[in-house]
Amino acid sequence: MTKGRPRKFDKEEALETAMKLFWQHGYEGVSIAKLAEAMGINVPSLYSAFGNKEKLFMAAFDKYSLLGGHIYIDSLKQKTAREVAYSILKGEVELVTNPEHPDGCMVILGALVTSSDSEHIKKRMDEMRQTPPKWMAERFAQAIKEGDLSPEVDPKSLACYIMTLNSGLAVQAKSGVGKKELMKVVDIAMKNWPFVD
Amino acid sequence: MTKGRPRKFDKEEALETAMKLFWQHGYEGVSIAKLAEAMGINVPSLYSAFGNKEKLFMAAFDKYSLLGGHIYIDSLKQKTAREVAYSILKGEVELVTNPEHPDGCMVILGALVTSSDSEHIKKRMDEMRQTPPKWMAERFAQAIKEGDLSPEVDPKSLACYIMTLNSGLAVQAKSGVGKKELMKVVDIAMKNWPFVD
DNA sequence: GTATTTATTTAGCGATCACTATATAAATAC
DNA sequence: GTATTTATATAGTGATCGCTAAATAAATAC
Repeated sequence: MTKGRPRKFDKEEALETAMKLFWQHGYEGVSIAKLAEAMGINVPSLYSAFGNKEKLFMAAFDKYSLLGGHIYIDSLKQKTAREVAYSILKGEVELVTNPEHPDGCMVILGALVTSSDSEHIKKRMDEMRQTPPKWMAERFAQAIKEGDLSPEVDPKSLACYIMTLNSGLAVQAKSGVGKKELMKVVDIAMKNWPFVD
Repeated sequence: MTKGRPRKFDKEEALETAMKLFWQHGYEGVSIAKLAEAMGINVPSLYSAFGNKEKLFMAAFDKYSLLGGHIYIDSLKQKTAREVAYSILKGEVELVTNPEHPDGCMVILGALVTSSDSEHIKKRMDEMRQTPPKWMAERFAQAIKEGDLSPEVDPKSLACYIMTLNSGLAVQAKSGVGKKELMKVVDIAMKNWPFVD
């Protein structure tokens, strides 16, 4: 064991709790006091382990992004653009309606609307949201080369379209719309996937 | 003039200011002090004119819903389901990227993610968001009767799909995506509108 | 054993939260 | 004029915000 008094609590477990609270209430919607209580520790222990509220949020977000990122990493391996899109949308529905987590999506809802004090965090999240569309645009460009996507399609716009649907699915789930209905939405979106020449 | 000292400020003008602040920062993201300062009045005047923060928010929301509601009222008059959908999506893009207002959509972003203290407001907004899909579902059912929409389509699901796109467009605009890109998203969504028999 | 290091606890910092008590100012009613 | 009514301005309520100083507890190093 390392020098000094050992930590009483499991840091990853505590971080998981913080992640879920930020996921549900957003960065500004949960206080340090509430976080510490839910994590089963007192406030100074929270600060000594995680620095401050912003760093705790970012650490929780890193944990979240392992979940959220897998949707894209797995889906982009699909053989055709159509299968990629369907896999992403289906994965998003499963994520945003999974009863083991809060409804919605942390990267979309965690700091979308904030007070002036937290615009810094909002901008960080805005930037994070730009990565998946970039990945998708690259994948769709490849699909055009491989012939399973019409060359008339702009890969960037198609990626933005999928991201728009994903964002909408997160909002709908947060509003209380269930998995069944959202899967029907995905079915409609995929009906006559119109981009194969 | 009525009895008593007359109000120094224009109530509708002050409400317009409050609406924009709530629109940009959400219910919990702006304080009474900030609101009063921006409205050019002091705090007790705000309370005597509007009651409390929740009532002020709801009054601001009523003002907003005149803007947001017109999109649907106007669009539902279009002749075919396809034109209705296009008009709604185009109207949403214009609303959420209008430089005269904050980015995004107040009914979607105003209280989507809140602390436990404001779950009451969140639920009220969740309910408000259910009205447009109901209108759309009725209109799409009518379109099926009139023959410009396939009878295989579930009007409710199609309405939920359009609402999902609308929500996504609001999130994208709030994230900094511009009008041009969002109009391309709408174009993709409308490409080969797949629901005419 | 003592010294050092780190985590915990209690208690409290100044700032801001939504909201209001009190006094004063400005209008009408008579 | 006086009485009444309503809006204003000043100041301040208790509660909570993010965060921390100080003391104590529990481990290792030697």
